[in-house]
Amino acid sequence: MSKCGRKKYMRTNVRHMTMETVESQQDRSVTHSVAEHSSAHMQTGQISVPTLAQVSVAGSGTGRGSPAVTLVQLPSGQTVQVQGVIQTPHPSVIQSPQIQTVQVATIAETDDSAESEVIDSHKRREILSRRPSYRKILNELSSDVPGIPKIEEEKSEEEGTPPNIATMAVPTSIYQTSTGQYTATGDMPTYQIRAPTTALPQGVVMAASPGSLHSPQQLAEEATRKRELRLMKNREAAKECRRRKKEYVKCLESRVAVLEVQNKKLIEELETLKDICSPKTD
DNA sequence: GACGTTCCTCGTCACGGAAA
DNA sequence: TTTCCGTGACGAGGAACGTC
Repeated sequence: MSKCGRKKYMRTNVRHMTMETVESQQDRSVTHSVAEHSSAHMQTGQISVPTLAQVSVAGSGTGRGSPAVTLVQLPSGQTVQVQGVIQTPHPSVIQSPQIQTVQVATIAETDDSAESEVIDSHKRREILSRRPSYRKILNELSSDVPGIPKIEEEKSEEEGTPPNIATMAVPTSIYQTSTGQYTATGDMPTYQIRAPTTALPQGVVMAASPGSLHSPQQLAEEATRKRELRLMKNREAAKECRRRKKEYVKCLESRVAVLEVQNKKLIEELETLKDICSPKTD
């Protein structure tokens, strides 16, 4: 059944280190790639801007749903209000909650080295643990931006496996949950999962209540059964989590694409304004 | 074909937060 | 307080690829 039926050693000792290093590295890499992606274009814009005109975005126009108003300062000192091409600016990817978390973590890391060594690991874990789930992040984004689909509670049909039915061996005993049917069939007991375990309500009713168990053997069986159930649920949860993560990454990538288009349009708009405002040489 | 490397997927564990 | 859920981390296995 499991190809990883091993015990994890020294996990707790290593964890504090890996939590803050690997995770922040991962997050940084995401941030980095996204930021890099758009900053490349931003820089091309910034290079051309200072020589000719100062561009600033008016504070009143940056709110969601209201058109962005760009103040372009002309060489003559004259300021022109320009309504941007992008009517409803999308919230930046960099503003998403998990990025803020990374920023905090980064600050903590780049602080005074001696001080950072004595930073309480609990506090750092706290900082990192504030990272919301992918579902929350994406749903927040989707509430801001209509184009972004929400992550469904139920597993989507994209996986092609019609009803989510899995069959696998499980310790002997018959029990049934609200979403999964378990059947014991002698040597090869199987169960069927008809819905993702995320849909399982908390406190799933077990067939044999602990109070009815007396002998150590029964207790051991119950413990084994609970463990198998937990493993099965966690397995499904991990799958679901990975699916959401993929969806989240896809969402970020699509937003990068959108922002790149926006950036390109803004650069073109700026070029047009430059052409309009630049003094004729002939 | 053998091998090494890289990348991806999966199951499991550990942990924190939310819910009961 | 206990239980459950969501997710990062870890290691194993396998596929894909390049090199010899």
